[in-house]
Amino acid sequence: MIDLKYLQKNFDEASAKLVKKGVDSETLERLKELFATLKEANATLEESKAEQNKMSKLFGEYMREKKDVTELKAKVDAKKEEIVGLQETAREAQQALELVALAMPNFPDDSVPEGVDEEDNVELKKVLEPRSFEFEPKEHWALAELNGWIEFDRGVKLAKSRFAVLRGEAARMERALINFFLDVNREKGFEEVCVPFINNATMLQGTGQLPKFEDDLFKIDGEDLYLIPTAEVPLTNLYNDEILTTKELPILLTGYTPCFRKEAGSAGRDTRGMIRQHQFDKVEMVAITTPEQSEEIFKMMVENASDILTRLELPHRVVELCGGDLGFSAATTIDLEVWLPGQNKYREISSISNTRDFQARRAKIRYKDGKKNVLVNTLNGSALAVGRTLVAIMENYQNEDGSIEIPEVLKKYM
RNA sequence: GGACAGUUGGGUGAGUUGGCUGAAACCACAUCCCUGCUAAGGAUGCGUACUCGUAAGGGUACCGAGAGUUCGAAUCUCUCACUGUCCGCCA
Repeated sequence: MIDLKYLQKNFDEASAKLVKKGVDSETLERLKELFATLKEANATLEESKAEQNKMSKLFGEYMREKKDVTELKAKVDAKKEEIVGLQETAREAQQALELVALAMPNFPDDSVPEGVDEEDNVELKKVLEPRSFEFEPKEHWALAELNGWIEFDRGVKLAKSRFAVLRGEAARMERALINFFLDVNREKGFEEVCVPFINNATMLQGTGQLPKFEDDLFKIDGEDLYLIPTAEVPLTNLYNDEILTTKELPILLTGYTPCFRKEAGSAGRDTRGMIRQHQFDKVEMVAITTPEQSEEIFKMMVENASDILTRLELPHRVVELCGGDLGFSAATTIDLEVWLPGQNKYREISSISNTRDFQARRAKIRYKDGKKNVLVNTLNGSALAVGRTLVAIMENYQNEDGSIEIPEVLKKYM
């Protein structure tokens, strides 16, 4: 959630930022008004309650002194009636505000480039030269078929479209990648964590998936529970509604989880192959930091993800997202895109974001700085998406006959 | 899933004939004092959120969540959640 007080005090500045992210200024104007309305409603309500409380205290005294209370009771009854009305007004104002406020995306950092979609993203650098092939490199689904690695049809049979089955070497490589990623992350100082793959609505709201993106989530029927769309949700919310100490920060976490996404709105995109599935494996990094630490940790996380790709000898590039392509919770995001020779293009394999205090405000994660409680900064990033890494290995390590070499660093894991 | 018990501040834990308890006490923590040795003693402070105020200091809400009874509820009633124990089931 954005800082509404900031919005109120520096409206022009704040709205300029959100316009960069594609929010129209009318909605912002409305948000500002709703916030002001709520404040006023609460002020009058609290005043009345203060009076009521005072009278009730007096009531106790009267009783003890055995004085007559009929007159006082009449007064306090009248006040009570007034309060019921004020309460209703305040509650409505609260609900109206939340409806808009929780759907408002994070402010982008000032450094974020202007732009409307991925076309406007800025390439920061390329790492490793793509290998040149003496033959026409195949796409991963063709290789999958040749090697018997992936069964798309049986995945569909077991569940529905966009589910797949990995067999034999592919299944082993999937597991090897998970272990490799976790080991590297651990080397870099991230604590390995194993978390529930199902989280409740409060947690999903904490990291920003709810209420706005409910359609993207698999919900458990009849329960207040959802399959997680990313380990970012359980890892970040580990500290939901907690007050940490300065000493504990930064907290660096890594965890493997499957991720479940409905991929609503991406009908027709990447329907072929394993790029966009309803279920995929991912190893995630999450950092909980002070505002001062977050910049440096962010860089470290980007470098770590890039380093993993380099160790796998996978060519990739580092891209800074423009305002329009930025996710809901992110203040700034850097994507890592891996080279896919079969598709002849770079495809996203990791996305690393600093949400600043946006998630912290929703999830109520704070730390004690002296006497004050300060919102933490939360960061998250993939290191890496496992299925897409498998795809990248298939395409980059393919031979002319369709066989696939095992990357050097993975050999000890297989 | 069934039966019973419980759910209080960072922790332990008082408080159940409704008002004087936003909450004793102890621990932890912070600052200061004392002390000269890796320890002890003393003083003070110390829940969260919102809100008014330059500040000092006020106000409102919160004792698992929600609803109710009442002038007034941590204390009474109801619903739900969670924890514990016993039973059932199970990797």
